[in-house]
Amino acid sequence: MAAAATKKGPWTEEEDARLGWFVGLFGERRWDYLAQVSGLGRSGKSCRLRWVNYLHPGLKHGRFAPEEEQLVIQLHAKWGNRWSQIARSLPGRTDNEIKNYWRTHMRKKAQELNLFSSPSSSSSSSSSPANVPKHELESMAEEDTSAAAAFGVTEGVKVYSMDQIWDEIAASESFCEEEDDEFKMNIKIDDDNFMHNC
DNA sequence: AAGTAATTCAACCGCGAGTTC
DNA sequence: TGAACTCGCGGTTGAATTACT
Repeated sequence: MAAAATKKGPWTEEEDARLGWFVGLFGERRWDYLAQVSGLGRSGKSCRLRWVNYLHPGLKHGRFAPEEEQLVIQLHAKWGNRWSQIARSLPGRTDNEIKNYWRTHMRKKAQELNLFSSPSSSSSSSSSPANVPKHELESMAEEDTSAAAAFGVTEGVKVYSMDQIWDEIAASESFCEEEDDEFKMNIKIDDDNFMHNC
């Protein structure tokens, strides 16, 4: 029994608009149901991801500010790859974004550190950085939580007021809080109306 | 200006935890 | 209480973009 194939790949503007519209109606839950009734042809998972990582109001896009970078370093040193947990401390940033950021920027920095640091000072016995394969360096970079210390960051350093952070989180979470389930179950959506309202 | 390599980032996948019935 | 369903997380991939030769 083949279910209708779910669409994959990049989202179009129309899909984004439609998703936003339906999330406004149903709230951020029941993604499978939302995916079905929206007629997007996407999986609920895909819809959720698109919303959370790209369409959610209040998301920041673009380069990380120095404060954000420092906070990521601090929190990664503290929590490791708990990206969602780290993301909660960075209003407007998603776990996916932070994860990507870490993999690119921090890996690069870690590589630089490995290259600049004296091989003899390393406790790893078998390889100097110059001889380490790229994938090895990457994993080293990923796991090297002590990199934070190398960047001159210590856990005690306060870069971003936590009050500020939580205030912003609270503000963004007040979005879309109230909705009427009965209404939602009975509502009949028609595409013309949707397009009109967009 | 063209070709190639490196980088970035959106999106997918698999799995485990939590929730509902 | 247990099965089914849903959600969220972390890891990974691949297309698009940018930088370099």
